[in-house]
Amino acid sequence: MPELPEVETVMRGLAARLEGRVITRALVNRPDLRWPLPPTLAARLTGARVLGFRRRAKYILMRLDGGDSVMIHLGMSGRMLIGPNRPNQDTAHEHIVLETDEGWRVGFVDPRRFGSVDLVPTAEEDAHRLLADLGPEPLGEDFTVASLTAALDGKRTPIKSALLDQRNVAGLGNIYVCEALYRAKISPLRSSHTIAGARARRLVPEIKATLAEAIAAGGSSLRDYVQPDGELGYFQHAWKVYGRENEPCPSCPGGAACGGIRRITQAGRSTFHCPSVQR
DNA sequence: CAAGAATCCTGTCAGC
DNA sequence: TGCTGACAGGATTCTT
Repeated sequence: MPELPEVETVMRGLAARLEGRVITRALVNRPDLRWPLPPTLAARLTGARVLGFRRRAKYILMRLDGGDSVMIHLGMSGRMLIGPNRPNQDTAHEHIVLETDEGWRVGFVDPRRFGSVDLVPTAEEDAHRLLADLGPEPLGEDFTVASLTAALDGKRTPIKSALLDQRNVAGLGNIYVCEALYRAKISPLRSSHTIAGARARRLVPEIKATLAEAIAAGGSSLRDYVQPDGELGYFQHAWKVYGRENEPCPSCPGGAACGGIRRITQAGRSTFHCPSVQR
């Protein structure tokens, strides 16, 4: 379930427990996830000290001493389990396990295996093929009305699809695109190039606010970002439209005026929207 | 080049 | 209950 806010929260949780620690043991339980895992991964992790973390789009970068970074993507079903160092009850999909010098254990669980893990020289993180073509960070100062307008210039693809394209803006997923478009009162069907102007001036702040609020909710709803069962970084959200097909639109008084929230399919993904509010 | 479809994989849930 | 099909928060690769 990870989009940018979840990835950010997971990263902060990992940082709280791993930063400055030495990885005393590393298990890599299969040769591949989405792509082959580096054959040297377990050896490279074992004995390494964790220097720090950062996030780029939905990727977590864990910096090790010795000059390498571990690049982690959670895919659709990736999760991190963190807890005292004892065996996990459900190990069927626990593909990677780390143990630290403080006696903690971190497991990467990913049933669908759409996630990925790779090694990259720290100095060349952003040149990695998976990062090289990413657009600006939506919460960064590089993501502006001007940058979004330029990215969408001349594009006739629906704005919903354009916002999911990581080259235009990096880190948005299906949920937050639906929510941000709703908050900005923009139809997901609208042609991208028509977003320029007033609509872009509404959309950019709503994207930033939607993400920032979700990150804040994640940080505040979890102690140390770890739930009692060891699950790291996920939290309940109050979506206004996502997953609310046929429910009343919160912005339409009485709900009856617009007939409720609709679900449509765009480029194979579900879009939730209110046709009355979003134009 | 742009846009949509197919694809990787497993789990869950609704409906019969 | 058991079966079936739809669907899932991603992103690359393949077609058109």
